[in-house]
Amino acid sequence: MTHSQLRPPTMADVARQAGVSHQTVSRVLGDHPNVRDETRARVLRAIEEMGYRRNFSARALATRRTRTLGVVASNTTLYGPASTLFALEEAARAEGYLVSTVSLRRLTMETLSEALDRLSEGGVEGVIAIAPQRSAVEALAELRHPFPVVAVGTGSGAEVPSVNVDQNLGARLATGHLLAAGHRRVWHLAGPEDWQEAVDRVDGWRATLEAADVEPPMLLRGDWSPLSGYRAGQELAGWVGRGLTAVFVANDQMALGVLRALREAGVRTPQDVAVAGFDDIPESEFFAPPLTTVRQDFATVGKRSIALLLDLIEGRTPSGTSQVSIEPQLVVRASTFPYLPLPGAAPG
Amino acid sequence: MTHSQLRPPTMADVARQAGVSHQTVSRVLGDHPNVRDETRARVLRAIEEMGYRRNFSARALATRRTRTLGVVASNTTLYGPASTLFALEEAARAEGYLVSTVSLRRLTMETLSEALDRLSEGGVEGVIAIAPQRSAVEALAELRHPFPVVAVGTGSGAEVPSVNVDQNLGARLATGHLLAAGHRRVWHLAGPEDWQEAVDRVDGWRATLEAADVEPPMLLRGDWSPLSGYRAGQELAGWVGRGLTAVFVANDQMALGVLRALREAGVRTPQDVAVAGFDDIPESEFFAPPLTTVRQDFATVGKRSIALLLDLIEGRTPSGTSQVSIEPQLVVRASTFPYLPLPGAAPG
DNA sequence: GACGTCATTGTGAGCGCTAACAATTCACGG
DNA sequence: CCGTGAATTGTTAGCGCTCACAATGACGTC
Repeated sequence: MTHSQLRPPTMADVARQAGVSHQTVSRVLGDHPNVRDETRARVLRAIEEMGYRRNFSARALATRRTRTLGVVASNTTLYGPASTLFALEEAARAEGYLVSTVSLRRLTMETLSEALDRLSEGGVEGVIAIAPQRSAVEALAELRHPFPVVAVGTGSGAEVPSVNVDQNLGARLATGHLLAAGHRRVWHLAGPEDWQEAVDRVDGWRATLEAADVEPPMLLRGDWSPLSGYRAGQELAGWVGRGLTAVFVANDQMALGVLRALREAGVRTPQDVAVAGFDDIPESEFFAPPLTTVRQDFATVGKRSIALLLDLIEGRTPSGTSQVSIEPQLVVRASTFPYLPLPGAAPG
Repeated sequence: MTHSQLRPPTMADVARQAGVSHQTVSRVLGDHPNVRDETRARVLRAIEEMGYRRNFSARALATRRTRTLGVVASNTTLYGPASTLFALEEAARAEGYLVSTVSLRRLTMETLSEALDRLSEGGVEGVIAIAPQRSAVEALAELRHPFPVVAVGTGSGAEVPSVNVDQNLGARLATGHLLAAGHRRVWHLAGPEDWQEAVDRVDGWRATLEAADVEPPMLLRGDWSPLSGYRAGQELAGWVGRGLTAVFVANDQMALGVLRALREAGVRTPQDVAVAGFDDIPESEFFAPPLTTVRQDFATVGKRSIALLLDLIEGRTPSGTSQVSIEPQLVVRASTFPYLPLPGAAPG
């Protein structure tokens, strides 16, 4: 056992043991310059001996700072949110902040409000809300909170400071790539209407087609899951031979379902139908066939979000004005091109 | 703007406004029974009007409780850790606790120690360490910390209280399933030696073969990534026709790589070689072919871990003794069986 | 040798809350 | 009409830290 049941030592205890005042102990801990080396050493020894650790709550009360940020997220087992969460925590840690997370199953006005309350009671100095559902954005703007909030994935229209990957651009990259490869039309399997990212991807897809003077074909909807992609894929298979040669799917998981459905229907990818996805999850390179997709730089999203939130906390930036946009990147693989095997190599 | 720059109101401010003492305000907030209804209403109105929120630090200082738990994890973008994290946070929230997470890139004695220090300075009352690497377990046992720690995924041998899915059983289920399907031998692509889960899965695989009087074939190693599975799959393809008909792969991501390599080598799954995985990631049902795998119940892992940690914090359980084990479950799909399409359905 | 200056250390007053106890009020029976 | 106990409210003392300021001592200067 390494933790004892006794009341932990206080700064005053350490001070007594070292023969100094509590304030000197505080100075040593705070790296204050004006402490004699000999004194500092004595204090450090006492700290070590007694296993002293500064009390977080007392410190926070006196300084009025908790150095803790909150994050509200949903669907955190998916690659995108999980990656964003990771990047946020890492960026916050680099700035000396701790992160408290609330992971919601569903993001609604009510759950969001509860989450913010909870984080507020937890003493956070600011919150990042990963809120891709459009309903959540409005909630954010209306809700009262005693700290700044930065939204991620809400799209850039809001009155709330936000950080976003340019989804429209991503969709244009994918759609444009398919057109450039010689496909006359590109179909689209979209995400739920309620998601801003889904809307932006539809817009980018449609804009690209219209710019090329192509009439957008029927729009299909899924719910991001592989199963919904599978179902849509079954429908798409029915259009092969009737003008369907290319599909832009709004995320990689649905694209996986589409690939399976096409395969089962005897449709070859990419020879009969080319498929592109969105997200570049780690698995997509190994799909059958490897998937062309759009990569989002979640690490940058995390860093920029934390930077913006800290600016807001320190009062360096007027809130409401700041919108950060990040460029995605097209990753071309076999699902839209003749087959390319990986360079072979001996097993590690 | 919903947050003001002014110093937020204190309990005393509210008390003054409501014409009561600060203690009465505290009673109202704490749902103390002995407050007259009329008084309570007056206080609540004042709270509402002033937008008052209890100060977390002051409360924590006075009660000596932060109601915050810490979690240390690594590889949090993978399905397993992400799911565990989600379950942990949800379970903690249900108990009225907030969760502070530290996500490490690599889990070593040093990074783990830093993470615990950080959480300690953050005032957590206890920590869950998702520490599947064996090196981390030793570190945990040695490190000093002023709060209880529960390990997850370390295997049940340790002196640290821990919660684990029975990996050995999972491996026996998968291997046994392949033997029962008529395969004479089952090969194994293992995870890194440094991971306890990888070790347990190897042991379960080997034990099953030996119990059936089969000599275990050569063991292959990967690093959990699809790419390492791909490389191993290329090697495995060379053994087709020389006794290889079934492979148990230590996780689904590597299995995905194996499937691709076999496909590229012209080896059919499951007709020529059956493949089983481990984890049941959401994608695995849509692999080519859909993957037989072992499902771990992360939600239960989360709940049991939090319950154990809270027991330790409240002093209800002697630490060091508690080992919780959770049973995994075999999920049979087409990769080890004749092809089974999903029931078709109209797109949603 | 008195005095100013700087480095070093100590003192006292909160930070905003809860817990323990004290005080007051009220209802009701004798 | 007073005593008694329960219900209700107030008072006081910390929780363990940091901040502002005061005090001390060493050192150099004129």
